[in-house]
Amino acid sequence: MVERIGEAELAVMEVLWAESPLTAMEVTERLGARNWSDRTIKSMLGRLLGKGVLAHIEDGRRYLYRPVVARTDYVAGESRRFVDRLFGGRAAPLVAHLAGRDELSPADITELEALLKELRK
Amino acid sequence: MVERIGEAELAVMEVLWAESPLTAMEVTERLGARNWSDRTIKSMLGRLLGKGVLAHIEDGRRYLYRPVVARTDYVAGESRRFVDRLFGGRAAPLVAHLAGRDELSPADITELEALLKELRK
DNA sequence: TTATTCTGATTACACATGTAATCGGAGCCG
DNA sequence: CGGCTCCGATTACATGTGTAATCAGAATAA
Repeated sequence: MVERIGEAELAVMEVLWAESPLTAMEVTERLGARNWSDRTIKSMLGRLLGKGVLAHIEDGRRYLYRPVVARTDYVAGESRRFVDRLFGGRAAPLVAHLAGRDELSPADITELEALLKELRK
Repeated sequence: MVERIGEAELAVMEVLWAESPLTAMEVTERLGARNWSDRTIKSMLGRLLGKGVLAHIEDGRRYLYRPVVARTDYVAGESRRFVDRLFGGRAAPLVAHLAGRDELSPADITELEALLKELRK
């Protein structure tokens, strides 16, 4: 079970999932839109290290950070948790719900049909 | 936008979504499996009132609590948030993900196919 | 009427998280 | 050599949440 990751922490992980390894400063740059202090980013990198979802390697007198947990695995865990929490653990009701709320475009529907056909093989 | 609801708070809401209005004691009884103190339940009822997701009416010297927010609406909000957070706001990748992780049983697949066929009409 | 009980309101406290500031050591600047 | 700077480590502080305990007023029981 992958540790929980907060919203802000997730933003940091997304940066590193997109590109790694990076230094703390590089992560800060890539999060420029957030306008977070570099101290803030450093704190989060530290916590994420503590949670074991990041690792760092020395590079001279600074560190390079990289994800230890794959995004896919994290997403899988969160999806499971989410479906358990609100849909009794079953994915079908979730899709039914999204469908019922017009959250699926015709293109989505076509895509899902193709996907399901593939799965049924 | 419906207020956020914590895990424990959600358990209380589920009770009231299933049956309402109820007194604090009745909610506590229905959550017996959790072994929470009645004080704890009371605290959560108070917070949920503060968040505006519950309402109460007087019944003699106690209150009867009932949901103000429909479960469907809450679930819709959380689903949207979830899909935005991890799947770029699109439902199809979520289903693809669940499918790819063997989270869908053959029965689920059949059910979804029927559902999609219905939607396409 | 006084003590007990029930209920809601207020307060408490720990942990996670967002958001930083401060401390301390390693190099760099002059 | 003596500050100044750059970085990670440590510490800080507010808010939200889980999980209660305490307080105060109303009803009830003795």
